[in-house]
This record gives sequence, structure tokens and C-alpha cells, in this order.
Amino acid sequence: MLKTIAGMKDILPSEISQWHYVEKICMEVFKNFNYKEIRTPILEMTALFKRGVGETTDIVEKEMYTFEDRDKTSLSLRPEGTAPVVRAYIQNKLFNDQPVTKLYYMGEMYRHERPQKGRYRAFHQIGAEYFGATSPLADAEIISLISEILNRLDIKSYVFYINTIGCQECRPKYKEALKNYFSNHFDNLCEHCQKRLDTNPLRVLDCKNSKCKEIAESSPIIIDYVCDTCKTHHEELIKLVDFIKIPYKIDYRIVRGLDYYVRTTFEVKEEGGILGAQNTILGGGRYNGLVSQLDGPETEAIGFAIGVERLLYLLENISNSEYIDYVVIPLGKEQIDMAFKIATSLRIKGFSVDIDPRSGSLKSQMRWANKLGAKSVILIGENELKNSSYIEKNMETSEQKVCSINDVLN
RNA sequence: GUGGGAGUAGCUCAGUUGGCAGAGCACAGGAUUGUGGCUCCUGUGGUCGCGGGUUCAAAUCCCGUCUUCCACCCCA
Repeated sequence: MLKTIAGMKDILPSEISQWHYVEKICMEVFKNFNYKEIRTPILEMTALFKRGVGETTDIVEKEMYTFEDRDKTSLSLRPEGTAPVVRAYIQNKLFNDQPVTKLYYMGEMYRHERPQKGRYRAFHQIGAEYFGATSPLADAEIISLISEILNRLDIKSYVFYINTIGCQECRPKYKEALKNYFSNHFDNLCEHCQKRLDTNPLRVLDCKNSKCKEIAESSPIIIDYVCDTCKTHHEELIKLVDFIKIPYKIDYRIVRGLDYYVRTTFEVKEEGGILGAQNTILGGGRYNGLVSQLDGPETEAIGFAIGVERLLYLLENISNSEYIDYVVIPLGKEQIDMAFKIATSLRIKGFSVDIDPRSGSLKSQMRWANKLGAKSVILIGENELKNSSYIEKNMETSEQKVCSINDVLN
């Protein structure tokens, strides 16, 4: 039997109402914050991600679905949403329309990783990008927007972490300080962190190893090393977030894995054990260099992405009350034509209507109607057809009334 | 990419020292004439993930492979 590719799965009719629910609420909140939807192809040139996400990131180095087009161009399924949106922003010169541009997207992303709970090779992200704003107000607005989405979805078991990771100016100094500090504890670091100390000392901060964690506890703190611009930006952001009373924690270990981030980074995590090890349900940050790096004008931006599959784990079981307005039941073969006509008429009028194609016994059709959650059934037998009438039965109250066929057909 | 657990009916799972493939739920039909849900009866449904091997005999033991789950790496 042919199956889905490993780490990819179908979203079944029984699950789809949850997806619609999340998408609907997000779209409403985006509307409230004046974001416009953008849809980009799932396939892009590999070069976009190499330049956008970073040549040395894990995503680009070992997780992309990459293959050659017929003309030998290297293409990749998008592993994330930001680079394509930035590409679209530049290509369509959206920066000419408005001084600031606020976009959101919802779609499937692809990464060739080992599947795990909350981590799939095809997964969905809902995200937004805010272009053209240097002000910490933009950062605060993004955080407010995320908070509102989580509130409206009635998700409670999460922690909002905010950090700043400085800029190209000040981060190297911090990295150097970290390197010095961790070098003094080199023998007590795990194998990975010993290597990371050279490649990316920031990563040692969010290592899961208990010894590394302990050492990281008293490591130098980023905020002591950032330049004045970054520090002011961070402080003003915090002031704004406090002012609108959004709960958060400052966590200097939120370092993020993608190359393009500067200053503000943030993550929302579920820490009640529902998600296991993959407990980050959304993440994002400011990326000031990305647009110019992809040949656009110098533009500051900030964005985030929600992992929809992870978010769905946290959703309280929303009432999945499937129903249908009518099931039309002919009691015998002679009444099928008229049943079909009545069903059609009701459908045209806007009701949801079904009719059993199997023409089984009355009992079996009633059972079927009950299973579909029919609010009412319409029964047509020999006697009714003779009188141009039908019986409408309310499935909740069991009340029945005789109606005229002519009325329903008009 | 690395390490570990699991795979038997649509779903959740039993299956003893290797000896005829099972249950509950779901689905279908029925319980005196044309009325659902509750109850009762009956029935359909399996290449025991797939491929090799050992054996008179394999769901059961061995090897490989795929999928899935858990963790690492990393990320949403």
C-alpha cells in the first residue's frame, strides 16, 4: 500500500474543524492589528534560503528538501516562511505602497528532520512579518498580537520569554565574554558544548544538559554587554509590554538558531509536559539585515511563526458538534424522485441536507440520520406522496408535523 | 544524522513454554406492518507492517527493511 512520506500526515475530516477554528481566530486577530495575508509558492530557489536563513544553519545545511529542476536550477521546498515573504516583499516592491508593511501567512513548511512528537517533516506555520519599523513599538505590537491570539484560543499553559541578543556591533563582545567564561569550565561541559564553544557559544546557554545548565546559571548576561541602541530598544519594549499588562519572563538564554536575528528575540513555550521535548509553540524576533541581504532596500523588520501542530496539542477540546439541517428519507423506491427533489430545493435555499443513497429500511435511514446529527428528518411514504405532503420530524423533541410538498418546493 | 521502545480487525488492545487469529468499541442487519438515540441478538471485517531465515509448525525465535513513538542534535 502506498502511504504518506515519513513525518507527513493527512489532516482528516474529523480534525479539520480544529484547524478552521485556529485559522479563523488568527485571521480575526490579524485583521484587528491591520495585517494583510500573503501567499507565496511552497517551492523557491535554494539560493533564497541559503542567503536568507543562513548557509551554516542546520535548516539549510541538512534539513531542506532540495532537488534540481529540469533546467538544473536547484529548488527547495520552503523550510520556513520568512525568507519567501521577504523575497515577495522585495520582488513586488511592496515597500513603495506603504511606509510600513504588515503581512501574515499560513501554510505548510518542509524540513527533513527525524520525526518526533510535535515535529513533522511537513508542518504548518502561521506567521507574520512587520516591515519598515525601527521602533520598539513594532516589537511590542507583535508581542501583543501573539498574546491576543493565545488568549482568544483560550490557551493558558504557556510562558512568554523575551530577550535581546544585541546587534552585529555588540554581540561579538558578548560572545567573547561567554567564550572566556565557559573556557574556565571546559572540562565540565558536555561534549556538544565543548564543540559549540568555538562555533556558537550562545548555544551553550540553552543546552539541556544539567551540568551545562548549572554552569550557564552564572555566566555573563547579554544585557550587560549590548550597546546603548540595543539596550534602549530593549528597555522601551519592556516598558510598552508592561504598560499593556502582558505577562512575560525575561530570559537571557533565548538565543534562537537562525542567522538573521538581531535585538529582540522571543519564544512561547509550553512547560506542562504536554509537548515533550519540542515544547516551543512559537518563536520570532527582529531581523534588520535580511531585506537588504536579499537585495532589497535597507529595511528593519520583525516577525514570528506559530507551529500549528504544536498549538493544536494545547487546544482544549473544542465542541466538535457536527450537525446537518435535514436528512430526507423516502420510505420506498417510489418516493426517491420526490425525496431528491425536496432535498435539492432545501439545498438551494441554503440548508445542509443529505439523502441516503443506499435506500435501506426506514430504521436504517433513521439511524443514519441520527448519526449525521440531523436536526430534522423529512419522511415521504406512499400515503404522503398521494396527498402531496411529507412528515417533518424534529430529532431532538421527536415532534412530527405534516407539511405540504408544494410549500417546500416554492 | 545518532540511540532506545513499538507495529495483530477501521480504533484501543489481548494472544501462555512456537501448535487452528481473539475481545471491546466502531460498522452493517434485525428484535411482528411506516420512525433514530438506550438495551438485546446476529453478521461483515486480518498478507499478524513488509521481505528473508530457523522449524514438522512462526503473530511468537533470528536478520534486514519500512513506519511510528521517545530522546539527542536542532527547531515551529
